[in-house]
Amino acid sequence: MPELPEVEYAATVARAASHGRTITSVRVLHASQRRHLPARVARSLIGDRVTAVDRRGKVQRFHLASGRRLDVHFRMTGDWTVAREGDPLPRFARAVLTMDDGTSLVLDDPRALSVLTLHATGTTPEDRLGPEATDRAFDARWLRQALATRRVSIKQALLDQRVVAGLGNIYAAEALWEARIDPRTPANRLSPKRLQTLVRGIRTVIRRAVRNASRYYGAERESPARFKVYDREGLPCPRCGRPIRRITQAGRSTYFCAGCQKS
DNA sequence: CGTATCCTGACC
DNA sequence: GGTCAGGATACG
Repeated sequence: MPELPEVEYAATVARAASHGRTITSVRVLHASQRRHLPARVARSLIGDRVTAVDRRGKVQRFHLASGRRLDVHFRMTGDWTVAREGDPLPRFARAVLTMDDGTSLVLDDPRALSVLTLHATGTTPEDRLGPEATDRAFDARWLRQALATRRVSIKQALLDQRVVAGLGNIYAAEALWEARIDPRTPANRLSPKRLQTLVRGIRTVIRRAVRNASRYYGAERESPARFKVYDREGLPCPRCGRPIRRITQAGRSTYFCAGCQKS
């Protein structure tokens, strides 16, 4: 599920389960996660206390009393399950962080592509991330300079986390639809005015999705809102009625309306 | 720049 | 049995 809105909500789940608590056990169940967080490193988390949990882009960050930081990136299919003592683990449990009150934060990830990394005190690497989509620093002026030298399509550029942090395949497509911009447009060929529209489009879809995520996350039913273009190939554009098209850009699906999204 | 790669499941 | 999947990086 994870793009910025889903990760934002996941971070609140993680915070509720771990903030102020001391870690009493860490289990890394899948070799894929063990590569990034070897058993001996995982063990070193025991006895450390979680002082804060926040999010930057799609990364959830557990700040620890020791000064270290545990970063969790869900990639494609990661999610948290909160388990009480004695609860059975979910089918795709990949890692388990147990707190001193007996509650466990379980990384539930069918594809096992999630990445856990522990950064030692003082060695936390610079985030190679652009501004948050909801940050004031993310504006048309920033976009203009960030895209000035990029000849890739605007859709591809928006997936680059250095341009804007947290935007993924779904909301990049949705934002371009909001802004009426053809996803194939070269990134450096958008006028300042259209960049301004794009900034607004990104903020709109992210805000809407954050609200949606907190309301429906974990519910059995899918959000009723759904998407305007994503995963709607052949269905009518909600704005102009022309059928939504699907193309491939940089190996990933892009959905858009050729009727009302212009280059 | 495109493509492969990490994994596993769902779906045709 | 092949294709695709909401991410990111490494490689040619």
